[in-house]
Amino acid sequence: MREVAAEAGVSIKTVSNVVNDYPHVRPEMRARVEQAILKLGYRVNVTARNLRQGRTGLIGLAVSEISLPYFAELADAVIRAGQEHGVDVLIEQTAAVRDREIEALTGARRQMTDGLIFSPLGLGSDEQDLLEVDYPLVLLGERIFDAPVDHVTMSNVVASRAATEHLISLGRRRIAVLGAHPWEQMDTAVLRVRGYREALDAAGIPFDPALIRSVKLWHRETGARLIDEMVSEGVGFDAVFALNDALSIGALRALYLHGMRVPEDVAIIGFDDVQDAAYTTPSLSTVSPGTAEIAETAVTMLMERIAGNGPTQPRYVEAAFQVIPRESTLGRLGPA
Amino acid sequence: MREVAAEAGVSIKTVSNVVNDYPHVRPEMRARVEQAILKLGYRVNVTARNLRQGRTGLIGLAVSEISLPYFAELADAVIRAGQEHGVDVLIEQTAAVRDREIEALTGARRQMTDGLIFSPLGLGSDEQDLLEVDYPLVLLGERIFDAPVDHVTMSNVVASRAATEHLISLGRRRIAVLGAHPWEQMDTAVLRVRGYREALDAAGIPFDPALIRSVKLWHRETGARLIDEMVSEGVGFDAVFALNDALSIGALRALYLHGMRVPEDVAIIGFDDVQDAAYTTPSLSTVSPGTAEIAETAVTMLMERIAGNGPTQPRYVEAAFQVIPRESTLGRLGPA
DNA sequence: TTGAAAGCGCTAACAC
DNA sequence: GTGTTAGCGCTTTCAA
Repeated sequence: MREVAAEAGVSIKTVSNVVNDYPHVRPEMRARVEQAILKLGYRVNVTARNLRQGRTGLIGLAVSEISLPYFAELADAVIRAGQEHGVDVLIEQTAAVRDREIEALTGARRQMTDGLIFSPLGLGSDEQDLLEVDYPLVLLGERIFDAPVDHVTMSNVVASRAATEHLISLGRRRIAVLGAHPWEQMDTAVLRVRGYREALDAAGIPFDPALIRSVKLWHRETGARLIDEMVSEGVGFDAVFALNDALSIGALRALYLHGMRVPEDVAIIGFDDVQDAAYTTPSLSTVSPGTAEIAETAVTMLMERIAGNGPTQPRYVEAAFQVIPRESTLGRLGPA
Repeated sequence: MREVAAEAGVSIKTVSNVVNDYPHVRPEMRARVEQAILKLGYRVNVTARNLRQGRTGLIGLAVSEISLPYFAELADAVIRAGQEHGVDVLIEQTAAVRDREIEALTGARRQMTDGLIFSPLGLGSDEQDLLEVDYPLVLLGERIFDAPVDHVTMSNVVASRAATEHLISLGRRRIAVLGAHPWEQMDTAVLRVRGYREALDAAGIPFDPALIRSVKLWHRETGARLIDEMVSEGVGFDAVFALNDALSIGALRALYLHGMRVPEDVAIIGFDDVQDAAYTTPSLSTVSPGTAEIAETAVTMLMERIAGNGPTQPRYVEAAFQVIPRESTLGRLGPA
């Protein structure tokens, strides 16, 4: 910058002004400086600017695993939203393990970022004090904590009630749930099971605990395993509500291996509307949670907090959802 | 740091020495400083350190789209490998568009990172001069450029020859290829098609250009579209070699919609061994490209370049591959 | 083995 | 409108 100033015959401050688009610079000066910048191939040193401004231009995104399609798609959306706001995104993987989530919340990386978007899965709902951090934070998921933190989520109860109602409207009565967390007091799984029960109650369908299958991690393989268990236990069911699409993809595979036809014998609906859900055989009915909207909202909120002009009160936003019926509940839809 | 020095009654330099594990510090001093650090809750300011050292502790990873399962899994592996080396990973999406790849190569973000791992897809093989950059760079993919840059890839020709031979060994003769790039002089697609032709030639199977289906982007939907095209053109085929798994997942779906049985009527094999490939119906035969090995090698090479202790010559490494036969070529394998 | 002082490249405050 | 100066928090000479 000093060299540029010398080349242009102005002070270092003027160069800074030009680089930062400070309005009160004479066009002539500006032109001269820009010339010099071009000639010398000058580029501002971001690190120095950050040091001076106490900002890094980076925000963190902490999720369990980026290789899970839902989080990959979320990361994509967050990176795009960040771009709009002029920040880059540093992704951290927690594997949904409590200690690694705490590390994400308190570790050295928090110093490299101006704020964090965090999807907590391993933290207990009694550990809210961990969320009282001294940097801007936005949580993804239901307000399971009492901590005064911004939350962005979707209407889990209403959405899963709608998904269950879709199955009921098709005449299904024995609807299994995959991925429940009965050991949790409050989390996404709990809320989605609540929506399921509401739908059952409204339709006058008796609740059978044997149909509620629990597993902590919502992966393809655990979805398959839960189906295997039900089959070997001899639990009868004519529909499956998987609490996310990875579970439902695993379930689909297991049902096929057990010779059960989808949807003739068993209808199945998932949650998340990952891209793969449209390409399974049969294609997967699911709930679209408005991932892009969630990402944009979260980034916008975080940027407001970073700029220091958010409201005093923590905010709570629910993105719109949509039930997407496909072949796994409706049957063969014919050539695309 | 100044406060810590004051608290411990030592100079700021001693604090720095302690923080950086400089060996020649008297245990007594060290203890006193550590006490003060604990008491004051001090943490080094990474930005300041970076400014001083000219390092950022960040490496870039530029891929087309993180929401494509292969790149999501690659990113996962690179983040893990980076962790081993004490660096974080900044992911950039180029959408395989030339201008965005150039932006990734030359943009402002290159200033926030110490080096870049880059998977070029949009750049022409005649634009090697763009790769003559002044920072550490490792390319993912074949050495399609003459630029003196480290490359990490897999044995595309040999691997796709092996995949094709697998189909041939099953008695298939009319093997379609999905995702060719006939307009390219040299890229991954060209190499994989070369392996295909080698296998055909070795088996004495005539080459039919009508079976080579071209599409730039290897997505699920383009895979489906290519199958649709072949069917509507009346091109007969008894096997499909999709140049990646996304294409093969799309193809699988399209074949189903056209009422063609897999593998009875059409066997199909993909490339990448993404996690989903094991969960489709039927499960997808594919080629495992050693993604973890590629990621680790690339990060290690990059870190060597950053440290300035790599060889003068550019390196070229090929990861080991493995053909993974599943139901889409072998037929129903029975319950897991 | 430790301390003092300079300076990484930039922006903010203030003076001109 | 533009220049001067101080200093962000750290590491790195160099001297003690």
